[in-house]
Amino acid sequence: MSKPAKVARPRRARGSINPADIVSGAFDFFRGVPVDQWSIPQLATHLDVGVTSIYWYFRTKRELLQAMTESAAASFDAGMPAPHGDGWEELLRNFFLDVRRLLAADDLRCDLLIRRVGAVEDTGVREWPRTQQLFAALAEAGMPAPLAQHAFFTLSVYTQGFQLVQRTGSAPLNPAGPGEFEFGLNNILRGLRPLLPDAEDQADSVA
Amino acid sequence: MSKPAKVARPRRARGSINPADIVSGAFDFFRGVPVDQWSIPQLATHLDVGVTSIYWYFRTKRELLQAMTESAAASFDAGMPAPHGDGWEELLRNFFLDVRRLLAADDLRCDLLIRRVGAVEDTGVREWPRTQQLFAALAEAGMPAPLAQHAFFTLSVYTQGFQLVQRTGSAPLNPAGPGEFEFGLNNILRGLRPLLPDAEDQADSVA
DNA sequence: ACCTGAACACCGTTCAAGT
DNA sequence: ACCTGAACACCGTTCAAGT
Repeated sequence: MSKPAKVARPRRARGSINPADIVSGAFDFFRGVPVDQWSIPQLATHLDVGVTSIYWYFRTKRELLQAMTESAAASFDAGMPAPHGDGWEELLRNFFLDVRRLLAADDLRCDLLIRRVGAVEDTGVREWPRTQQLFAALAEAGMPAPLAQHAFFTLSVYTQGFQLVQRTGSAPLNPAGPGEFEFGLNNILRGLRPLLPDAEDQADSVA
Repeated sequence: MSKPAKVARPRRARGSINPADIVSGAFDFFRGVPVDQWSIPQLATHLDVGVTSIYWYFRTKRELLQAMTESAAASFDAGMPAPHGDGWEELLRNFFLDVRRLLAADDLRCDLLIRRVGAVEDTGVREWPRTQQLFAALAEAGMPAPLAQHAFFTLSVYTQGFQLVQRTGSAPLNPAGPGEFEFGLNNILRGLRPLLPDAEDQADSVA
């Protein structure tokens, strides 16, 4: 007993590990750990597989991070409810309250989707599946398509920025109090009102 | 000549390297390189110093990144002009057009200040030196202090979010066309108008 | 006090081989 | 076809020593 025996881990059966297991194990193991400390050998130990098995499915660390980002996007999309609310304003408010709730619920998801840790330039524009439905509902509520696109872009930029600031603590003022997100959301919606076609009585307040 | 002579680099004089040189050399050398490829030994070679010399001034890689972030913040602050414009609306518009211009001008600065590559949680809230002057000017223009704080927070979140999306390409729609930033900026300002004390004729349009 | 190369533990990735 | 430990080049950091 003077030398602890170095027991070789028994060899795993073929098919006992797969990309989905590796990605989900990575979420589990890397959660809360700064991205520069994510280690493939340590992940392999956590998963109880040889390092090389991970490299069989993901040829580089970057490929694994890419798969994690796609997984985070899929779970984000799965969590997004269909557009709901009466009129363009409620539709947009509810949509981005949902977006924010999903981003706030998971820091790791936020890091992968918003801060894009471990990837720039290559993933590019990502589609939000619920977007088509939202635009259809907005059109039905009387919002012209170009305005809907501007509004959507502005609100998504605001929401992502808010979550980023909350995540990194890089706010230029004291941290946002409760209701701060809603203030900005409502303010953007208020700014959109005079741009709607049926807002004639407020048209003169537009610069 | 069958064996290329490994000429030892001549020893540098004391005081020939300092933290400022290291940080500025790091900006030079790391620009355009993904953060996960930043290497201290390679930086040392670039600076023509021994690796250990860098570690004399920065005890860890993190400390060097922290110093780079502070340097980026200082150059950001130095580039920010004093608040300018007539009335609260122009003051805010000009301020955040300036912020955006400075962030857009330098991807590395944007990564350090907005995406916070290589640091979370520890740096915390950063002050923007021009902010005090802006708030003074807004007060003089008749904007109540609490409203000014909300407006500032909303606009800074929007501006950072816009720049982040531009940087990472994670926009949920086609990339923003020219004037897209201004649309959102003007929209937020438009939404603020009815909240000003002298906006009685529009008060009923506030929810 | 500051500068240095060699050394150490570890990481990403590949090799060469098991089954 | 998939799983494996050992090996390789490199990284962050420290050691022990020069001046």
